[in-house]
Amino acid sequence: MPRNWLMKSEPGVYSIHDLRRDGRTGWEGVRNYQARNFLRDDAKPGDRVLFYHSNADPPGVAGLARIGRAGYPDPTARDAESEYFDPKASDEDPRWFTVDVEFEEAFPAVVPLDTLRATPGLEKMLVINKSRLSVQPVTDAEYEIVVRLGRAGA
DNA sequence: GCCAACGTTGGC
DNA sequence: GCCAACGTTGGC
Repeated sequence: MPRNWLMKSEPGVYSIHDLRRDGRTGWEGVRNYQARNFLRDDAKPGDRVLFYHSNADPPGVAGLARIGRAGYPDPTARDAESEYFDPKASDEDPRWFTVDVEFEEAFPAVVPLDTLRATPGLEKMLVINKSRLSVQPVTDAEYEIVVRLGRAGA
């Protein structure tokens, strides 16, 4: 049974439209342990992803993606040229993990965070309460509600 | 640009 | 292991 995730990106850095162009991307640069654990241990190919635009106007869910490759060591952690370089990462202990994400669809309009907050059934979404977690699980019911809102252009 | 929330680091 | 200082996230 595929899981559902909400994954955040700043659209100025990497947006749903960049993912549509690229088709697939490595979700690099996650440097939070809780989010790292989800990527390393739980995200599997075929899992469904709500692509969330953070630090945006408005912030909200911009489209859909899926996990294309399960967790593997994040190469940027070992790359001294990368802004995500971590001197504590090593071959023996990669410390940080990434997944590959594939484009699914872009909504006609972003479903704003305000709308998520105001929609019955989404009260417990982590994005509303634990807003700083950049990779977070989403229930099937929540996922379906958000997809309906997104396809309706809400 | 501000700042609240919160995660991480490091001294003890 | 505690906790103060510090850094980052992300909404506004």
